[in-house]
Amino acid sequence: MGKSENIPLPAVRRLSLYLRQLEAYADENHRTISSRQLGEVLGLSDAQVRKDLAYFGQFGHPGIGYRVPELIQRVRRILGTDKLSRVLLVGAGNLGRALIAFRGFQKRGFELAAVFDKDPDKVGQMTDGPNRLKIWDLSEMPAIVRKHSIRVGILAVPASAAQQVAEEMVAAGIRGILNFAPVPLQVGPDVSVASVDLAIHLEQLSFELNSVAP
Amino acid sequence: MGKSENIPLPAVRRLSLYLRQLEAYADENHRTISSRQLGEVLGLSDAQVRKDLAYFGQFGHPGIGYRVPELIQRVRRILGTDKLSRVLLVGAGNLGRALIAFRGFQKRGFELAAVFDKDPDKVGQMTDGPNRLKIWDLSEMPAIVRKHSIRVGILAVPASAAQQVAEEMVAAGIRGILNFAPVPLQVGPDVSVASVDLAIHLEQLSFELNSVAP
DNA sequence: CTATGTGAACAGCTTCACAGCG
DNA sequence: CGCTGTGAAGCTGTTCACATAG
Repeated sequence: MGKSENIPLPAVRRLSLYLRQLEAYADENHRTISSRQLGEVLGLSDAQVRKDLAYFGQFGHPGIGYRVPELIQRVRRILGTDKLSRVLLVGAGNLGRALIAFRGFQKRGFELAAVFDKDPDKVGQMTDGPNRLKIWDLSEMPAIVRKHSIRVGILAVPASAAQQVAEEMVAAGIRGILNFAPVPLQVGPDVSVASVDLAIHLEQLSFELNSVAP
Repeated sequence: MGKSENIPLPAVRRLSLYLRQLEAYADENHRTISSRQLGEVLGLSDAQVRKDLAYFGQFGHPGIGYRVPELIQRVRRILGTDKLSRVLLVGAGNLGRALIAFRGFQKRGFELAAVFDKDPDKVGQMTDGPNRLKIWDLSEMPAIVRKHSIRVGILAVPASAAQQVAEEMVAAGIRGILNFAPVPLQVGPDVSVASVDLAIHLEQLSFELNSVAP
């Protein structure tokens, strides 16, 4: 593929929201859904929903709406999550261990396949919880990435180590990084980065509250 | 305050990034920084940085750039994080406990002041780690919110409970919710919600990788 | 009659380019 | 000179409104 020019980035982000909501409707055995219904629960206009979906193809049925299972399949295909993909995690600290225990990844097409840490005390240990995994040393990363064809990695190390670890991930063959460290990663143009900074979201809430009623 | 009309939302989001970066520069004892330097490390144009900051006031010094400590003060003021503000957490599961242990909040002006859970086995326990807090029953929330003047809460409960707990938070007086549950919260117009869905960020990376090289 | 898909109009955001200040 | 602040231009994304299909 490679025709993703022209598609607004916000539309791609909303696509994930649509999928999540569609899966919720599927769990409740809804057969079809209209752009209006889907938009309403997500706080979007019906036109927005239709336009977004139309960027990716003609999925709807005039007079009917969108068939839920069909649209789920199509959207998963577009996002590349129609087949389970393996992901690695670097950093077995508090956040890392919470991520290992998080069952939401599996449900959405991602399998945590390997965990790495720098700390020699942690290396060789098994993680606890239901999803038990051995913690590997960073030096093992290139071999494991190749062996399991892993393309995406989650970075959950302290800010001070993040840039260096990110470089090691890229060198090991990782092409997409989900970054939880509160620093901007400098990577080449062939690597994608998505960053989550927990404090920043609180700041945004703080700003919104201050803008309305001090 | 209330003049935040006219300011693009993306500019507000970047303001947090600027602050984070400015604090990093302050730690390295930089006195001043230009819009070009700041933009470069964040992957933005110099014009973007200047325009964004100018939405909020005239902070720069022509020929010099921005004085780092001064700009930090001003931006904190704008975001409402110049004074420590108390935040509560609902949900002492894996993610919740990782958030309690996370030291990044304090550094950025937020103090985790109270933890709540529904599970009677957890209620009354102390959380472990350095930041020990008692876990309260949800029924205590209104009193504690009032006592500590808490306005923002972090929601880290399972998806199935999220909407109901959110309503209890709002009823208790919470005006801003940082939502980690993968469901869209339906709240009144006087409540702000920021959502973080870990799986969605992985999906976006998956899409980007599939769009460039299958 | 219901609901999609879509060009056209509109709104919002970003970039440009330069006047003006230290 | 170097660098900010800012109108104006340019571009991207959203909403409107309607032709079209079931």
